[in-house]
Amino acid sequence: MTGLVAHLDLDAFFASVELSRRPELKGMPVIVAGSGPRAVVTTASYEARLFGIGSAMPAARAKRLCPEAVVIAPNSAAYREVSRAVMEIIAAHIDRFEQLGIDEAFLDLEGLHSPKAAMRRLVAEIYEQTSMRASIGIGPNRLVAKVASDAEKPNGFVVLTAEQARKRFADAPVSLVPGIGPRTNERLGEMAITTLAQLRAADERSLIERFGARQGPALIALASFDGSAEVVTDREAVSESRETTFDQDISSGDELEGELKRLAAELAEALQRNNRSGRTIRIKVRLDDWTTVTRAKTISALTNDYATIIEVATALLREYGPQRPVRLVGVGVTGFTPARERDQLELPLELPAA
DNA sequence: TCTGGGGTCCTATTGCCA
DNA sequence: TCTGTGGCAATAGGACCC
Repeated sequence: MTGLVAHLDLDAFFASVELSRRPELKGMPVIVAGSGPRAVVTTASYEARLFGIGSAMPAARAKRLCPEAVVIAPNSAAYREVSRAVMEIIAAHIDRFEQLGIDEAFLDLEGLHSPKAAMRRLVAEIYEQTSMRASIGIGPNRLVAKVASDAEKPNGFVVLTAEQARKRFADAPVSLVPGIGPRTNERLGEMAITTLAQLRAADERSLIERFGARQGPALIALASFDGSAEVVTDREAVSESRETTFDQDISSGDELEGELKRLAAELAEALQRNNRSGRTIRIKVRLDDWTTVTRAKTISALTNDYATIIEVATALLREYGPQRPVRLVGVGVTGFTPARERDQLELPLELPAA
């Protein structure tokens, strides 16, 4: 039952790709961010992080913290290309791995003769071939591996047992572990639980009372670095969507529907290109006060057709009828593989009779 | 000082149906 | 026929991740 998992994380990925394309920027604070008034930082180079700049920070604030920072607009095609190259290198070394997002992966190290040496070789080859630095964490499960890869980045290489992780991060804030975000952090704080050691020792009944029968015990498991070692290969997407935040909030219904059309066209095109279709069409509207509303409708047949998507999406938007200025509108399709059909697909293939 | 875009997963609620 | 119950699908919201 005991597994061995590595988590590989590319360091400051977007910024690193930009630096590899423009070596003259090496050593300078670089941030990758859009240009609009509401743009946020997607990645900051480590030089920029010294100024207190981090991901998800409004770009305007980042510029104020470090006026001399070089701001580069995101170039997602380039990031996808480098990501693909890195994943190919991983695939050449490791049979079973699971890509998460664009810049990280879990690797199943079970049964490897010399897992640490194998990971050293892997990061060396990734650097040689793509000039991307990667941080590696190795542990008995995904949780330990993930926290370990984060512990000494950039260019980190950390191997921990669950017990070592518990000791090392005993006094760390609960938000260190993935799965405890700002909201849970705050609610735990209200119970005077701020460190992982405190969370691990917390009274389970109080946590259940506060967080429910599932999440309560799950929080203690997180703080105990207790988790799954399963690496899921061949993950299939379950939804695809497009959304925009307006530079200025919009009140006109016509303008809103115009943007919805543009997004739906882009979405339909992408769905068709990826050969995906779904039964549930969903819209998302964020108002000026940041309340977010979603509306969805499930239709009888799978679709990736523009006319169908925009018809349903427009009807949902009109039905909702936002009563305040709108800052974001989005449209998505989910339900790619209905349970019934998936069950059928999972049946063993029947070979034609010989 | 206000908070992007693209996702995944979980939970609660509701309505339908056997 | 009435009432209860359990399962399931659809829906809405929200937390979280990179």
